Amino acid sequence: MAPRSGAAEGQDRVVSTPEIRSLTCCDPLTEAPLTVADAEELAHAFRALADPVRLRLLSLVAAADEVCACDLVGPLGKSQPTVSHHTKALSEAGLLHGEKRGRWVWWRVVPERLAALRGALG
Amino acid sequence: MAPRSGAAEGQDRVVSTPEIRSLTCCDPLTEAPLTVADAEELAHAFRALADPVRLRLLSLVAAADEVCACDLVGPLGKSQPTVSHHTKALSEAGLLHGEKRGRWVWWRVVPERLAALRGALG
DNA sequence: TCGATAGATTGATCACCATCGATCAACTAC
DNA sequence: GTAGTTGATCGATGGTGATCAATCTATCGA
Repeated sequence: MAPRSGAAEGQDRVVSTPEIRSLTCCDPLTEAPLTVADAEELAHAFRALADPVRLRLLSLVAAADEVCACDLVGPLGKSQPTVSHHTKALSEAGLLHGEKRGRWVWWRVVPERLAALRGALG
Repeated sequence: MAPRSGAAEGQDRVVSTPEIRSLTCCDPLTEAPLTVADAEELAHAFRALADPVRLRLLSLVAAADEVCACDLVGPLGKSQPTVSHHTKALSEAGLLHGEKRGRWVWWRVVPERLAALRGALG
């Protein structure tokens, strides 16, 4: 099932959305009232964290540093299309970053994005 | 519109849900894979932050330390039932704490809860 | 007691999203 | 080439939530 990590058979290719939004968004919401634009940007990010399956997916990837997508379906207990749907959501929120190597996609967390959300909480 | 803060005409009464869940939940998701229960608990909290109106409401209260509910309808540009719906959601998530004094309800943020969510993000 | 106000609740509506089966595109191995 | 595998996409479905008008309860002033 799980190929070895780090193997690069083909040319590497980034598959996560480049994300137009800035990685670090918004001053701490405890300091000054958020603008409507900042609130929508932040809400989009937190919506990605508002699902238990996505939170477990994120922690699985974070704990293992790098995880093949093929190794997520089993532990999460969800169908392959559902897992693909969630990786896409986390990637579009800037929280995950995927790289396709040969047949497999490898996922990593984006620690700067997590830090930015921590910062927005105060 | 806005009565003075701190005035205590009647007997104070807590209106926010006592919250059965613990205020501080879950180890950092970057350290070990979340359990299903912890993931659901965390997702519930982040769902409360996944709405731009609630984020602006939260930052309005945080910036002013204490805010009368009657002073939220105007700045948020939403109807009174909608604002009440959002304060209830934030209160049930443990992020806001309300106190009824006479005719008015005064809202405060719960900084420990914000800190707990920061901690869960790493 | 009566009228006015603050805020919660109800009911209805509309939009979004989590989920999965089926399918498609890309890649590997034979 | 063909067959098998990986992962994304499509279409359908069921559930959840954001919103507001109407209503209800509690409180205050006259």
